[in-house]
Amino acid sequence: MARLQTTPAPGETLRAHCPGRRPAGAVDCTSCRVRHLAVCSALPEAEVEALESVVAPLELIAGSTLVREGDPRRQVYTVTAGALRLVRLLADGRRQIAGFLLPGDFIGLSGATTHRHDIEAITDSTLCRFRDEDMQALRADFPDLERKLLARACTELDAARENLLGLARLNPMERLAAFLLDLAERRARWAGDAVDLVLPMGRADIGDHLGLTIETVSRSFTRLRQQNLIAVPDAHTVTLLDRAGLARLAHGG
Amino acid sequence: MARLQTTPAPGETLRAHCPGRRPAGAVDCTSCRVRHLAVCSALPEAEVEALESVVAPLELIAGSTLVREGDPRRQVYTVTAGALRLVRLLADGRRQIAGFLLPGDFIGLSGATTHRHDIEAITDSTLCRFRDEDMQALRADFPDLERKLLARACTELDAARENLLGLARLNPMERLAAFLLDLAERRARWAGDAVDLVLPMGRADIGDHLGLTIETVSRSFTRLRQQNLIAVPDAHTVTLLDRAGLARLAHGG
DNA sequence: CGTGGGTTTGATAGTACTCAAGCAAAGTGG
DNA sequence: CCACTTTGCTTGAGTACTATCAAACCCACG
Repeated sequence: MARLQTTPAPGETLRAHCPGRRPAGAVDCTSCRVRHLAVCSALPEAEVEALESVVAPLELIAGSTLVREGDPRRQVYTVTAGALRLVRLLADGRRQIAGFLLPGDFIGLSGATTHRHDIEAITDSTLCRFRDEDMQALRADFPDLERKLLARACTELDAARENLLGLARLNPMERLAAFLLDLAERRARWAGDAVDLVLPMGRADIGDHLGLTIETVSRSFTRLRQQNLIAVPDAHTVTLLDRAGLARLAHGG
Repeated sequence: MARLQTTPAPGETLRAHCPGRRPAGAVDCTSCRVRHLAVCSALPEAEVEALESVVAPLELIAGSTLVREGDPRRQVYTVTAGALRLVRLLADGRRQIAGFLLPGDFIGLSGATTHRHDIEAITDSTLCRFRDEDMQALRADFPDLERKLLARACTELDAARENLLGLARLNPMERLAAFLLDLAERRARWAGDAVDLVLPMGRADIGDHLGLTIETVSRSFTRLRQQNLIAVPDAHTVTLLDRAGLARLAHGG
């Protein structure tokens, strides 16, 4: 239940993740972090300033738990660096990862007053924290923000339903192809397109996200590799060799 | 592609579905329909009146298609009677039903400008239609509405993620148990609790929703019946004999 | 050099899918 | 009104695929 938490070289970490966004002369990177949220939502300047006034930075070390299922939902967060997982457990221990949180993602978009998932840091991560009261006030002052949040929620909803299709009707290789393309697309939105895709999570996390065992995940990687759709220089790096081919798999063509 | 559409005895149909909500003396049931939306969102009277001024009723016969995947999203709807399905198809014909729309549900909550699913009427259904422009205007006038929509979107998101867990980690019998409990709960919210649960959809729809074949769905019904968790007086009616037992299954206990 | 976590590979078994047949209820036409 | 067809559900037998169990492997670390 302990909230493991550390504050390692905040400026350093973030500069790497906010290329070109760090305001000149800023001492720490708080402003940069808020801008992440702002840019992601395309908010006007006035709201960005209002948001900056209520933000609090937060650093998580790998493996630490941000919230547990059932915890009251008192804060909203945005991820600025690192990677987290949304975890649900069944009574008998079966695990499912509803999604991964990457830079630019929100935490706390939920109608419920309690969290429905454990949220755990996969790697060292940095977040922006907004107290719920502050958010309420801001949302009242800036109707635009409300609209952006709604749009974001709808995007998440579409993504979740897309995942439903995959879990219901794709075989393991197809699921993995869809997952890799999804990761690549989300990454490209923030860090630009790149040949190599970094997987912050291990095979167990991928398996629990795709509804497969680690063995099946591993075999699916192997088969994608054998078909020259991907290369796997190391277990946490994937090169997408044939995106069209992967997309064909992912869409059942 | 034709929009099958009919207008059968609107008052009759709706009266049955809006018990106690039909304003005395109303000629048709438009107002009743809007109140469905209003009640569902718990909006104040002023907004209900504003909504009523822009609503248009719509009747769909069983099997007709309301929207197709890719259609531009120009209207918002609420379901007041009947049942519809959200359908996605893979290139090779594999089908998935992302969800069922029952009275009180919204259609058109999406960030995208086009629909991501086919929406088809399972049974004869009645909807309220709001033009997107009218909704935009209303949302500007009534910030409350925006908030309600956000809350609704979040609820949908939670539900979709709940389904993810089921598809990823539950076996067929457990999935069916979870599905039946979900249907019962949604029904109870509008029509009150009842012993018998009516399934508007056929086995094929249930299978495509749960990621199973019709044969497996049928066998799962049989097994639930054999364990005295349910009774099945006819194929479209289920009696929940042991909700605790069903819940235990659905949550992996 | 040994240890341990995470990944890959191999052999086996169980579950859900596929194919096929049987059944009941509802619709159709003589 | 009764054969005939159609449609949707259920049941049965065999197969394929993924989970399970087990072992080897690899690299980082002490």
